[in-house]
Amino acid sequence: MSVEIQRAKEEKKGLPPLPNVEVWGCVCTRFAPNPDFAIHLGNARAAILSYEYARMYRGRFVLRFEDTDPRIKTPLPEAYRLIEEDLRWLGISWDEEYVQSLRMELYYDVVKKLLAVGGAYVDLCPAHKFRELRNVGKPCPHRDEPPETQLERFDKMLEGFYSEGEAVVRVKTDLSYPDPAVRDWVAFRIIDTSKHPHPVTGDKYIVWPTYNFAAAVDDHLLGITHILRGREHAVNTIKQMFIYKHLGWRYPEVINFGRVSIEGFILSKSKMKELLRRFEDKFLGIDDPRFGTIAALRRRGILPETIKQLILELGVKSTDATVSWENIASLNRKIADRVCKRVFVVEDPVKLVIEGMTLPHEVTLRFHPAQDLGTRKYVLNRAEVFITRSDAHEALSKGGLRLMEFTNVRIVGNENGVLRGKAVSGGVEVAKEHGWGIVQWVPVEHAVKVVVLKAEGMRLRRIPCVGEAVLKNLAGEVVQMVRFGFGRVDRVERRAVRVIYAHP
RNA sequence: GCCGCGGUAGUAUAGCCCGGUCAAGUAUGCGGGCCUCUCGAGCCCGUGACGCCUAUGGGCGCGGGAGACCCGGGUUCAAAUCCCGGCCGCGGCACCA
Repeated sequence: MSVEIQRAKEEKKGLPPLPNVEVWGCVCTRFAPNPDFAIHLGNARAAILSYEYARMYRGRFVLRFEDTDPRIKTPLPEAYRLIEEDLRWLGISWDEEYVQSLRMELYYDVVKKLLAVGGAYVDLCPAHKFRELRNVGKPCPHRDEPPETQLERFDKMLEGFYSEGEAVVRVKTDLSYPDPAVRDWVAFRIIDTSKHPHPVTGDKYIVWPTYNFAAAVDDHLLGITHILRGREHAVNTIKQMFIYKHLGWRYPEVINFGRVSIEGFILSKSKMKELLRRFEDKFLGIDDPRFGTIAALRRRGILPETIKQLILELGVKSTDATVSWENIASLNRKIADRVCKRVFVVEDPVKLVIEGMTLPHEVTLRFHPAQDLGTRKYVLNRAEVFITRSDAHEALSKGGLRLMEFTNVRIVGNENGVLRGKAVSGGVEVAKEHGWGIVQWVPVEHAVKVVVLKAEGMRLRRIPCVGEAVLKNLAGEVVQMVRFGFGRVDRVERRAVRVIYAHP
């Protein structure tokens, strides 16, 4: 279904055109995550927008892992695959893939060029001393030493002559620039990888480019024409432009968009890491339903089309956006309602024994009333079903009810919490005439324990339920639990099924 | 503290760059109806930003006046849109990405 609808929506919304496409000839965009954690909705915004623009202009789209900090934002070995998986799930494919920690020699080449043309220098001042000078707009004594000295010192850095903190490479900028952060920023620093090994390259390198250097160089080397990234990168653009100026490169077009957050969700990577570290047993992992990671949204039954649609609606605005869960839920519901199987799950179950039914009785239920999603069949040797307590109460006062897609039942008794009923012939019309409720039900013989996990703010509530046996065959599927809500079958065990609740 | 961005309905946002088409769009929410076996789903209709009147259910905004997109001022025939000031909120200011 969604392809046509999606396309129609996109066309209607229409991403605004990219600036200066003519001067670049073709469009090339990139998504450049740090593989230190799974990606969240904010990252997905950059990924989806970049990918969509590349597609829109029939250009290239590049995936680049920015893993040049083995010490503070240490890459997570499994994150590389995790991110690829998330992107694929979102329907994103990429033409090229790069890992920065595998491109170190390239960065060394460029910085040597930069040192040779006097666009950078090796700074041997302690950090605090440099900061003092910088804050008053003064150059450090190493700034004006000749290129030969700089190159020599850089080689010494590579050889391990200096230890952490003793030497950095700085890019020459404008020392009078109003924002001190821009003044002669650090391009390379020494990281002792014998103490902080890099998951990809181990202790092979000790001189590491900073984000600003590696990203700036790669954007040029890979022919990136349009950069779409978060507003928090605004100063980085200014910093990076100095390299381009020194080397005579043309800086790509930049579009900064605002932050996205989801009301009531945790989106900060550091916060998620912290929570996982401190309360490991209280969380279900990187994709815990209280987190705003793509993996978490997937795990709780949000469909990729929903996320894509949401991001395209948000567009490229520079203002921050807080999307409400209600909004995501309604978007998701519209799509899921059409494509997901419907099953019966009963909360707070009450037994109902039906008399006057020929046994064994075979009942076939469709997974969807309008789409052909198949059926499931149950053979009843005992006419006993579970229904929800609140439905039982209502049936008691109205005298009967209809078991959806099965039979009408007149209530004849209520003993020790077990309802007794009599099967009444006829279809839905009969039930409607009586004003009886049409309810979901689960045959007692074919019931499995279902635990529904519902994220409520910071709490994760366990709702014990019973469900149809067929749930055991639906592992990983997003389902509609009729008159209960949408969710995804998270785990199937011999005696119980776990469902993560998405939304009503 | 220093740079930068923003403040539109209950909520989330569109529009602002290029002033009139905005008595302000969309989604959600809310109200009602329909319903193909979900009345906690779906579909349809209505309801929203200001003012006035009201028998409080709702009604009226045709011409003129007033009012209407944080507040106050200004420019203009005309401002949600441009300018100035204020208040509030957010982001950046790492040998992080």
